[in-house]
Amino acid sequence: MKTTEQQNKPINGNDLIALGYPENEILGIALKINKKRNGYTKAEMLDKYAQVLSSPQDFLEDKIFKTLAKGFIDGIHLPLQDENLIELNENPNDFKIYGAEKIEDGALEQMKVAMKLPVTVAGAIMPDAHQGYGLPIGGVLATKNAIIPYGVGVDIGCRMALSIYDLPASHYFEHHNSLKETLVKNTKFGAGHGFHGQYKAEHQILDDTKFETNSFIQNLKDKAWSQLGSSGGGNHFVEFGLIDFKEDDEKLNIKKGSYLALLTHSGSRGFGATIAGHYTKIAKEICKLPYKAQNLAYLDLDSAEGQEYWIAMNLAGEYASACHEIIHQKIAKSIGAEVLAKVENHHNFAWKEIYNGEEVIVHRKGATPASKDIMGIIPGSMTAPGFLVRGKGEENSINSASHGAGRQMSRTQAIKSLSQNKINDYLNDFGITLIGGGKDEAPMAYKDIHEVMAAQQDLVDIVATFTPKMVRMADDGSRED
DNA sequence: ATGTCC
Repeated sequence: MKTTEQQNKPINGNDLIALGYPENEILGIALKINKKRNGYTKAEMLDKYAQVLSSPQDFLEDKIFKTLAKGFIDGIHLPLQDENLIELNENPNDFKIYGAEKIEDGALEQMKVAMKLPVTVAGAIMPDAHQGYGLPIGGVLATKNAIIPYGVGVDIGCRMALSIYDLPASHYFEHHNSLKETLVKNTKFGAGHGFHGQYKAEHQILDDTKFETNSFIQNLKDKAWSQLGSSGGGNHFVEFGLIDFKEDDEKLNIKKGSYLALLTHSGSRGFGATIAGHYTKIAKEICKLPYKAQNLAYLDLDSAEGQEYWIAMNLAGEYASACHEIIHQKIAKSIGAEVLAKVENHHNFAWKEIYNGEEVIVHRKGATPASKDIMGIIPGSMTAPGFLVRGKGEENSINSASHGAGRQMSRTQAIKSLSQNKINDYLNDFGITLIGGGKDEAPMAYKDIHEVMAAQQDLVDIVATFTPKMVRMADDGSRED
């Protein structure tokens, strides 16, 4: 007797390949269909898939399988016959791997595919890397005059921002409750959420002429305005913590000691996500790559579409920065603190940089810029320290470092295997106050940040240590209002 | 990451 769980088990690409399905876009179409299974068990579905494969003509009128059947009949050989298909190089260029033993195979495989693109100049993978769409998260890729929307990522301009206050660590313990109120009052979390009416933020980004680039971008402005100053969901947070300088830092003009600080992690919200989706779609139409590389579709930077994406990406980056600025301004005002120093860095973006003496486009998808003396923030987890770092300018990493600890447990794995009580006890042991936050963001779901930092000693110097104390994230129920 | 498929 089958349990419901067994019947509902998902079908993955390997199941279909085992049936004899080809490794091209047919696989994608077939998997999409599986999402609306209409009560069929896994076994029944696999049987159907086998029938469609052997006689697609019988399924052209089938409600569920007609798109797949049609795909087989008039599409199956298309990608191979397409005269515009761009060939990958046979052997991938070498790329530097940091922290290899902790990086999942899938991420390395994705990096190898990226290294075969004809536009690729160099690549590197950071010790917190894991699989993503196209380029892995933690992947760094330098290209020649080409921009890959999925090499930047969905959350364009996602970044860290740190404000160090003129307040001693003791302030946190003395004002715990009012800090909590400040955090709740001045932040907004949850997918789709933003500010309305009198609560909408004002910022000069709204006057940016890049919003007038084309009607597609123009149409995104209203929602961008409403989400200005919000944080979103997933691993995004706004947190108070204590930052510890073991010695004076002259460049930041901070004296040795421990200070209250605010650390934020978020990106360009729906605005950037919509831009990423739109230009990935355009790139895929223009740049026909073999199946395995399709999410690495790129735009020539000199083409109209490439220019538009570049402008939109930069606008999304500035928008993400504005979101952080608003949060930091509101909170500094609310607690009446003076800001001694501010550090900010994006980790999902592309830049024009010089590599080996030539101008290249450096994509950092979940990687911290780490050029010589450039400051960045690498967060650990709620219960593990994050680090204020200064780049060493290591060319092998294409002047980059990790953007965090990286996951050791997938979201679904964390939700399944961790109990809320256990997470609460763990947070208590570390003296962490958490507002919101789902099980998938539990600290145990992340790798050991110390191991990650050890793997990138050649890439960054640690300037100060940040210990989170009070964390706000989207809560589990954030999808409802 | 994103109201998770226009």
